[in-house]
Amino acid sequence: MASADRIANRVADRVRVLLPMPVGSGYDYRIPAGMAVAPGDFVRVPLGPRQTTGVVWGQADGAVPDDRLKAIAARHDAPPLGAAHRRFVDWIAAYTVTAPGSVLRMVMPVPEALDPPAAEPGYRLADPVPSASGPRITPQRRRVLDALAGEDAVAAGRLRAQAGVSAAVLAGMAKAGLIAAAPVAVRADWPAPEPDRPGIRLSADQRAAVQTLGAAVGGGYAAFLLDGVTGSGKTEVYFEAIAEALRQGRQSLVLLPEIALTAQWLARFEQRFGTAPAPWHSDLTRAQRRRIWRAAATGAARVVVGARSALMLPMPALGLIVVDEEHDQSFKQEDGVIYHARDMAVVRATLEKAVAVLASATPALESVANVERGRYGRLVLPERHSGAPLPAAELLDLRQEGPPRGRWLADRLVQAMAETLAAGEQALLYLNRRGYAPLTLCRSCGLRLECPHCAAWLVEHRLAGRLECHHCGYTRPLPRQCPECGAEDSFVPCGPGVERLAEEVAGLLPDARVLVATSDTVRGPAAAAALVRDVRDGAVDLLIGTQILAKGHHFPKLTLVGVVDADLGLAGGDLRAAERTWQMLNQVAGRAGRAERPGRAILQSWRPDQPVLQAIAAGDRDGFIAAEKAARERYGMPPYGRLAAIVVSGRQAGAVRQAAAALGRDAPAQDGLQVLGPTPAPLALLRGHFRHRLLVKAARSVNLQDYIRRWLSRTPQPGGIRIRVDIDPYNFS
DNA sequence: AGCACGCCGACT
DNA sequence: GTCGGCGTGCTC
Repeated sequence: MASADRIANRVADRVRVLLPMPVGSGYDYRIPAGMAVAPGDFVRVPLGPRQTTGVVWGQADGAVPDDRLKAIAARHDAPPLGAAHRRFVDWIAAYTVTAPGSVLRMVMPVPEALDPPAAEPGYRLADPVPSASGPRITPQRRRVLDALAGEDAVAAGRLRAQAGVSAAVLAGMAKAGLIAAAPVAVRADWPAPEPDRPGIRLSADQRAAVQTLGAAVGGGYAAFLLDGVTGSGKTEVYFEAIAEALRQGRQSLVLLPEIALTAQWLARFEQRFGTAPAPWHSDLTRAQRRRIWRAAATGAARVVVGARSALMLPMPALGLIVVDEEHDQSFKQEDGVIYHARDMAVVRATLEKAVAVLASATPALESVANVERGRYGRLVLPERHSGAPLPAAELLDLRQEGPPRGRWLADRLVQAMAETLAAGEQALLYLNRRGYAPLTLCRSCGLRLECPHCAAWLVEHRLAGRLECHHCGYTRPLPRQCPECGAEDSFVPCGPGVERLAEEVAGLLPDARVLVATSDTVRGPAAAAALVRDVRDGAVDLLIGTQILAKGHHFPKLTLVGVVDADLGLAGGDLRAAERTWQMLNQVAGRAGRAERPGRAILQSWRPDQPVLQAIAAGDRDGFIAAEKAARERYGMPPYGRLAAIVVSGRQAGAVRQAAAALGRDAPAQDGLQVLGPTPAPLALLRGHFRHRLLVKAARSVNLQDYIRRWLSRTPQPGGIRIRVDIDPYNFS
């Protein structure tokens, strides 16, 4: 009996701790006497010569002998990671074929947040109060004493602002014994959005959707596709779901594709709920990150809005996850742990017994398929709530009415632009190409200027006065002399970029006030907000821009959208090319005419007969989806089949090719699954690393991850070679 | 991920 | 002769 107890204790006094790094599934640690730990606790543990923070994950593994076991150093004063979130971490790791520790690292990106914020310096009234004959009470000193009256202690910064005095006054008063230094605990709360402020009037369709969602919130797991054209009022609908979650005391998480461009979204949220939600995005300072992570993890932040990484935030009372613009590519994380935030959001909702809402005007085919399989409910908002019709899309055949060589805007488009501007309205030219020209070549020998580290052309950026690689960031000045043939000033730009369009427009419409909007010219939320303001105030007549203009903004006076090259997205062997083009064109066209003015969209194309463009011109959304689904089904492509990419990379071209070939030969045979390749990856050289790719294509019934784990574990990995698994790849370029 | 150990170029 | 480059390897 006694010995059995001892054995039980021996097992019980060690635990498994998951560490935020790619080392297997964690290590065992000894629980020191007097310390109580439970699964989910954040603990400080020794690791080699240093210490790190991990999370108690559960039962010890037991494989490591006692004498090698180290003891947990300390427990952090942070809310433990809940069981659902721990399962979420393990689920993503298994699904993406990565180490759970790599996933955990995304969950705890700010280690400082695991300790309560330090107290900040402050003051309280002195005790005892000096006698009336004591220090002189100047007006400044009086204001300080008034500000402190009835308070325990006030932070120095707030006290200075409140009393309108300098730090010197406070120091003098402390010295005179009028007040005393007293640290103030940093407040851990977050202003609570109010669900029951008067909302705006909803349409009948919106009310129906709100009712379905409201009934689902709090009733366990459910997922919905909220499907409505641009301007149909999806945001108002999910705002009401958030209101319901708030009433039930549960947290909500909203994922947006580009948090940098969401000033308008935040304004609408504040208007509805009286206060801003907690934001989570890459532009936060470290201190903000720390505060917001903790507010999410303690449950203090009731609503969090963020980019895809916000999905990893611990939220103990999560009741609702919204993925807005769910079709957006930016939800697919391409580096580190490769995951799709939209898909993982639904997984998280399942584990948390929460409601997931995926909203889009142009849903991903994956989501459409999930509706058809009965996995998601479908909520439809068929009309533009504002009553404005979607703009008519006109196809402009560049073969018939294209501009002369060296120009990119056809007469009909230019004419439409001139008319629009003359009417005091605004126009947008969309071209998803930054810089002046995508290709620069030597007139005398034909040399194309390429990146030395990537298999890609250098893009001329004339404003910045240099050439840039858009894949690795390499830059160089435009050479005067051709490095190949020695010719002087022989380089010519080929093809258009947004800068070149601006030049063309300046010649055609010299009076137009033009703004070029790309990630080069619009950096960060402040610049984005300024851009939105300038356009709304009418300080700009013509916007020329890339992707960043396609996201949801209301520009009431914008009535013309010109798509300079509607074929761009259709090039290449990307399985989602047509879908992406459809989504992008719909979104860009949806910018026009959102207020009382009707809009017009002109799509320039060399192949206007393509089904995607025909469907857009005809406004035949269902026709497009049906055609695209049929094609994917026929070839067993996602969402009707599974796909994974295995990317083999390294510095030496030969070694990479050999390793990829060996991997291909080693692929175990399995029914319903085929391994394609290896082939040089689309960008065969990226940042100085050569890349070869294998594609695994399987039926939906096959457990793709199991297969890949088996395969990779039986193939020895040579040195200098990196193998990455991309489940459900999106990037084929 | 860190941080060690470990073999080849320019300097106190 | 050392200082230091970052390539492989280990951390309960």
